[in-house]
Order: sequence, then structure tokens, then C-alpha cells
Amino acid sequence: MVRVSTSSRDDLAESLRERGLRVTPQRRAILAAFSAGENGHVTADDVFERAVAGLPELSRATVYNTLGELVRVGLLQRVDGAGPTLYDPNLDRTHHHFRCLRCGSLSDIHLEGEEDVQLAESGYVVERTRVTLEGLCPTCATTGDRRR
Amino acid sequence: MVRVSTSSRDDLAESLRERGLRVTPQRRAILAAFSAGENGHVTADDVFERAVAGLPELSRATVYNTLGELVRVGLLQRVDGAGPTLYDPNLDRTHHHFRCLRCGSLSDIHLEGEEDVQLAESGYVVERTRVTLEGLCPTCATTGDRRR
DNA sequence: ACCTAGCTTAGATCGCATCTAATTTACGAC
DNA sequence: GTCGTAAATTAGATGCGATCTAAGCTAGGT
Ligand SMILES: [Mn+2]
Ligand SMILES: [Mn+2]
Ligand SMILES: [Zn+2]
Ligand SMILES: [Zn+2]
Repeated sequence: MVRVSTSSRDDLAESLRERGLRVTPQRRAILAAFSAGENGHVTADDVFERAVAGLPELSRATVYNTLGELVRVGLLQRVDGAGPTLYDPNLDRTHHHFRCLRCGSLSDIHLEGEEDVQLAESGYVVERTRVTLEGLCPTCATTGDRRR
Repeated sequence: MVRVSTSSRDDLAESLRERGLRVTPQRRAILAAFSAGENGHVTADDVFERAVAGLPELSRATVYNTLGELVRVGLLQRVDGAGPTLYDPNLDRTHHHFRCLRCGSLSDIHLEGEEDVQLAESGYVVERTRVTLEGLCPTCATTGDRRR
């Protein structure tokens, strides 16, 4: 029988505590909704559905509150656009997004040669750069070109 | 007295007609809301407020319907993000946006050296690239650094 | 002048998100 | 272990931006 040095459960708890947040069953369940494999990019409602399965008394308000806190302390990033806000556990600032105009899917992408892009105007303090490409995802590009 | 070759009113009407849209008083008023100087980047409600001033019976549904048509035929672009959708009469694809994290303002920006940016993944059909920088606008950068 | 597809309208309805105010709980101090 | 309290949770109300409905109006072709 293998003894794991640190359980992932304790990791989650620790990452909350070290940021001054209390550890609650609700927060464990919400964080677990992201660890559950998947691609990332989930709506608040996705999170609620997954988390409420193991915690039936969970409230949507708690999901919104907690997602807000997790973004605030830097454990998640928000991805805004048309439609509901998506929450992304991938904090890698070199990854960007592709939004499919036909099926609406959002995928992670990487860019080549973007390091040197810089703002022509002055006076701005740039904290982050988001690049979003739009068009047809690989699936939709090969399944006919009708736009949704 | 100078005689202008084509009045801007007729220009607007023509740009509608040549795209197969009927010309109505409502659509004139809605388009006029963009011609009225300004920086661009207005919400549907901004447009409603400006247009209803000269056309009191105007309905919000018409504003939403018309803005949707104008985007569909390529006379406006949508700019989505946190908060209400903004409509932008500036269709220049080399202009991008800066979103201020303190005051929420959206400004036009231009980038240097973005031509060679390309997608590392394959199979995607890229129709357009949007770059959004986030941080502090010139005003907020010099008025203290509190985040809103 | 007439016809009709296209357009407009008030108000209902929707989806996502936030707020409220009462209750429960995590966790540091003892 | 007990206690006190700030933090967190809850159900439901509320808000806001946007879309839908279905009845009436009109631009523009014939
Ligand atoms: Mn991502
Ligand atoms: Mn713009
Ligand atoms: Zn697709
Ligand atoms: Zn600002």
C-alpha cells in the first residue's frame, strides 16, 4: 500500500490557508470541480453542478462568492466575452484563447512571435495582454462552414 | 456658402440601402448616435438615450435589433468583455483595445510588431485577431494606484 | 394606389450575476 | 476542550443587459 507524501486534498486546503482564506467543505468541493481532469474553462454553473453533486445543500451564491475569491487571490483567471464568464485554472500568461464563431467553444492556444508586441501609445501601465483569435475550430472547419 | 457633394444623411441612407436594409427614422437616429463626434465604444443604452432624444417613441428592442443588423452587415463591430457589450464604429482591424482595471474605460490602441504573430496549433481557421491590454489608463496611472 | 416583407413596439421573459439579511461555522485564543 | 467572533454560507429576492412575443405599422417595389 502506497502512502502519498501529501494528499491533493491537503494541497488544496493549504493553498487556501496560505492566502488567508478559510477551508470549508464548500470550497473543497468547488476546487475539486477544477481538479476533475477536464480542459478548464468552466462556467459558474458548471462548477455548481459538479460541486452540488457531492454537497447537496450548496448554494449558487457560495459558488459565485468563492470563484470571486479564487480569482482575487490568483488561483483562477476569468475569461470574459460573449456569454457567461468562464473560469480558467490555467494561469500560464503565455497561453491565449481561440473562440469558435460556429460552435462557441473556447480553446487554449499558443502564439509564436508575440514577445515583441508593444503599445504605440504612451502613458498606459500594462498589466497583462490577452490575445483572442476568432474563427473556426478544427472540428467546425471540417464539418461545413455554416456560421451559427 | 459651400455645397457639400453628398450630405452625411444621404450617406447613411445609402450605406443601409446598398446592404439590403430599409431606411427608417429609427435607423437614421441610431446611426446618428455614432456620427455625433465621440470616441466610439458605446453601449446599447447609450445609443438608446441619444436616439430617443430626437425620437421619443423609440423602443429599446429596435435599438438592439438595429445594432445587431449593423454588426451583421459590417457597419459596426461588437466589443465584448466584462459589462455590457460595446459597439464600435471603428472597423480598422489594426486597432486594438486597452481596458482600464481601475475606471473600466476602453480606449483604442495600436501595436507595434504584431504582424508576425501566428498560431502554434494547426487546424484552426483564423478570421480575426483581437488584442486586449489590461492595466491602468493614463489618467488612472497618475491619480493613485488603488484598484476599483 | 396597393401589397407585403420588413420593421417597430410595449411589455413579458430570459440568463447570468449580485445582493440581503438571517444563520452557521472555522479557527485562534484561552 | 470551550468560547468568541469574524468569516462564510444560505434561500430567496433583486438587478441588469439582452432577447422574445405577437400585434400593428411602413418603406419601397409594382
Ligand atoms: Mn485557458
Ligand atoms: Mn475601438
Ligand atoms: Zn467550433
Ligand atoms: Zn482608468
